[in-house]
Amino acid sequence: MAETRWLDDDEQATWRAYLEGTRLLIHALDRQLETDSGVSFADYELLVLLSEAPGHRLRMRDLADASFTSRSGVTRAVTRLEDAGWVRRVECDDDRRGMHAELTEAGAAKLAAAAPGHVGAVREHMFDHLSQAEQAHIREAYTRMRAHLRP
Amino acid sequence: MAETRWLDDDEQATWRAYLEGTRLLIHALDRQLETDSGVSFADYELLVLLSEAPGHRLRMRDLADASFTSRSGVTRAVTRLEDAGWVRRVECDDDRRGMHAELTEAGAAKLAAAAPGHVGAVREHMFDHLSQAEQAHIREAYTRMRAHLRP
DNA sequence: ATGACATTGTTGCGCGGTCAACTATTCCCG
DNA sequence: CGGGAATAGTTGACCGCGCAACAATGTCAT
Repeated sequence: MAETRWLDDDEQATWRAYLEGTRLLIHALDRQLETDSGVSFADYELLVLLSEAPGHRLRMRDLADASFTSRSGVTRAVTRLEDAGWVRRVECDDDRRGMHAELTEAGAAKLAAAAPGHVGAVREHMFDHLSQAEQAHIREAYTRMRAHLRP
Repeated sequence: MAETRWLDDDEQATWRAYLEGTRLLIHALDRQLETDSGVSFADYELLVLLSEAPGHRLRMRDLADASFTSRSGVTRAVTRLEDAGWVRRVECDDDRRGMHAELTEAGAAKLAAAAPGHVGAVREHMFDHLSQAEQAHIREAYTRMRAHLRP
């Protein structure tokens, strides 16, 4: 068993700042969306994914993959969004097992109403604190990490 | 109402890479700890906080603040860790409302056993993909973000 | 064509988390 | 001092999520 290479002070500081900053950031974004628009961050992201998909619809499995959550999670989330009137289920005609989640007009309107506040919060809490160089480094580093973790 | 400044392409890419990379990273760390040591990432972090505290003990509220979770969450987590034998509750002598959570010897041993694998995973999934410059930029940026979000 | 195997979406179950309410205690100011 | 306000920790109700099991459907080699 190889000797453990512990984190040095700089690495420790990086790790803590990143973890804690991220936790605070996500929490702040969640609260902003919840109080200003009555949507959770998770649900908001599902609406975004649907809005970007061709035909404003996505297979359940694709929605699960794209949102980095489990299929059961998507099933329940879509049920929730369906009850809210923002999404409807549409049967898949080329695969009788399949289901599409499709953004409704109300869902699109909800998203349009919520987006400015959300983007404002993302700027206020993140991008306003990043120099161009920092942003570029973060983009490149996390793109690499993401590729490593999901090849 | 001011015009919304939407994210440009680079900002979009940064935001997505960061969010998705972070999700994958946390998930990977959680799985590593769970399968190799039978501890969740959240519980592991509580043990770390206690191990770093003077006397290996912390007031419940301080533990809640330091772990960025709610007090009820800490109450339940400590109960869980207590049942596992890794933590014990100790009454506070200068504040009869107060409670300390204190790391037991078994808890310290558990932590010592789990730490190398965890640090290895943090290196493998994060620091191994970061240049010195990137690490420094991330440290500075997130330190600033954290300070802004929790003054 | 057919039978083994894979995939899709849903569900029951349990876990872990927050919020609000509660009790006990401490703080603070008149 | 005394009494209202703040604080500490716990608990109950509830919610969202993942895992494993499931039925339904699709895929593919033979």
